[in-house]
Amino acid sequence: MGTVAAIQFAPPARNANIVRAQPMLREVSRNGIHCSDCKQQNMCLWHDLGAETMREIDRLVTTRTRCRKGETLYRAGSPFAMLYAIRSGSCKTVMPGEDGRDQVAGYHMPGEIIGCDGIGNDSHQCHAIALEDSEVCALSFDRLEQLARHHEPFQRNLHRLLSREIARQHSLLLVLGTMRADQRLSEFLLDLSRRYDARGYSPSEFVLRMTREEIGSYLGLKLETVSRLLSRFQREGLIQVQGRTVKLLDRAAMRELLAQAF
Amino acid sequence: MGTVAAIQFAPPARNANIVRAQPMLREVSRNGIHCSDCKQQNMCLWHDLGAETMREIDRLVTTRTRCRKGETLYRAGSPFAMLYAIRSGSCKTVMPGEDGRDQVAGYHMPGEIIGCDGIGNDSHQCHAIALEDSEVCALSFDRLEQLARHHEPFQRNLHRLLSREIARQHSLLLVLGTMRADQRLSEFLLDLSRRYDARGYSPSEFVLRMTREEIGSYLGLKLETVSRLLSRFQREGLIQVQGRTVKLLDRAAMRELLAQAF
DNA sequence: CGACTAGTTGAGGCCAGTCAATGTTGGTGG
DNA sequence: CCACCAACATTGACTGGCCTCAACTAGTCG
Repeated sequence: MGTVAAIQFAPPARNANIVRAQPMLREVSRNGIHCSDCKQQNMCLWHDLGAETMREIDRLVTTRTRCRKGETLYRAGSPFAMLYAIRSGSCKTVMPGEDGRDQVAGYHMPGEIIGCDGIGNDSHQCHAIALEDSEVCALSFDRLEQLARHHEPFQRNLHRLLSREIARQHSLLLVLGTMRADQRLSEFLLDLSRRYDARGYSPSEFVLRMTREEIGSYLGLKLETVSRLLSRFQREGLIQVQGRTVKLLDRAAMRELLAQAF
Repeated sequence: MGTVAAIQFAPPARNANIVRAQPMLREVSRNGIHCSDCKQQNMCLWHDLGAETMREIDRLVTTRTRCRKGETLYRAGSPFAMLYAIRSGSCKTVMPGEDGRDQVAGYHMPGEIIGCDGIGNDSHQCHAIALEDSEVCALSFDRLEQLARHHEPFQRNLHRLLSREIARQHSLLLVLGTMRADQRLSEFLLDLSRRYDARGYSPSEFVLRMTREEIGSYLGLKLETVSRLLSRFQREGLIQVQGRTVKLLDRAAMRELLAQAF
């Protein structure tokens, strides 16, 4: 991760989520997310680039906007021109279906880059909506392409970004296509845990930024089912829930749950 | 679509599927798939490129292989180096889950390009397996990237290809996350219909290249459910099934089915 | 012809959805 | 500060769609 201010992701805000107990171990993450942590994620667009390139990237960031909870970053159907890097906060992407059959397609955290689905038809396919007050950097895709033509490692990073989005969705398809409700929810919580962990937050205790209904939409379940399962997980000692605060008490058992046959 | 032999896709084989009744109308498609037909598809990697570029692309196609039904094109975990353009035949991609929880992630027809999920981690995430005897062109991804650096329109096409794969999966997620079994199957058949249509085959009568179990895997259903629904659709006059041959008798009604609330 | 795979159909069970009542939380204004 | 409201969440009773298990049929290939 470079040192150019525009690209650094905001350090975890004190109140934004539950910060890991031992801050010493994670001090490096405070200045910007450690790229070595995020092999599975999309944040490595700037991975392994020289300082000169980073300066060029700096110029790419045309606008850095704040957006309030509930605000729309972009809408399905709106013309595509930018990718958006989340600097702080979080957002959801929502795939609109006919007659209100909408579905949450993803939850996105600082360091992740969204909007890739719009390249194909020059218009966005999803809505992107902030789940909390957030900061977002808009990156001109034309200029990203221009940079990619001149800078081979960056080109590779850009392709990785797109490819990992494909891979992420493959995994999600597997979840929706083959797992029971409890397995889906367990997978979801473990996924959040990993991603918070990679950002220097506690992997075992965090605040859900979305409603039960939104979780359900993402997992192909109804909100009542999500609620019931959270209660059941608590009864079984797997987690502890208090509103949107979740503590994962037995991640090993949660992982075991996933291994069960259908 | 250019005229370079290596890139031309094979004309519909007489016995491969049911050819449209009026061949005259579709004669253009015989020499290579018409790019204007395939806005929704991934086959436009060569769209709108000059003859010179096409010659360069010709050199990219390092191997053109035949592969027999059931043969593996690439395996999950195997090192990534190539994208594969299907020239004739068809194949499935299979996402392997823990303990045999595999799922079909996609069915792929002539003109489509697969393997994009491997870029992100330099290793394939899925298996690709031929559903029938097929011809496949392997494209060195390094050289595609090289070409993309020198040729802006091609770069854009490459990015579109990747983005459309993301968009395709978004749609599939919507299907798996929000639709009933009958709606999923109807959507599946209509999707095949559209894609056969774009290739100059009949949109209303075609041969399924996959088993009921594979259809079920793709749609998150069990093979018995698929079988029962095909029977029901036939009873209701929506389709006519005979083994793997399907006739869509009332596509309007099938589309209406999708509009129903959950 | 037998072995095997693919497909169909039926009976019954269970998981998750539906409907409905109630509880909790957080923001707003008096 | 509290009352109020709306949005969010929990829980229960019931329903139904899809899965499971199982028997049987139809092709296919050696």
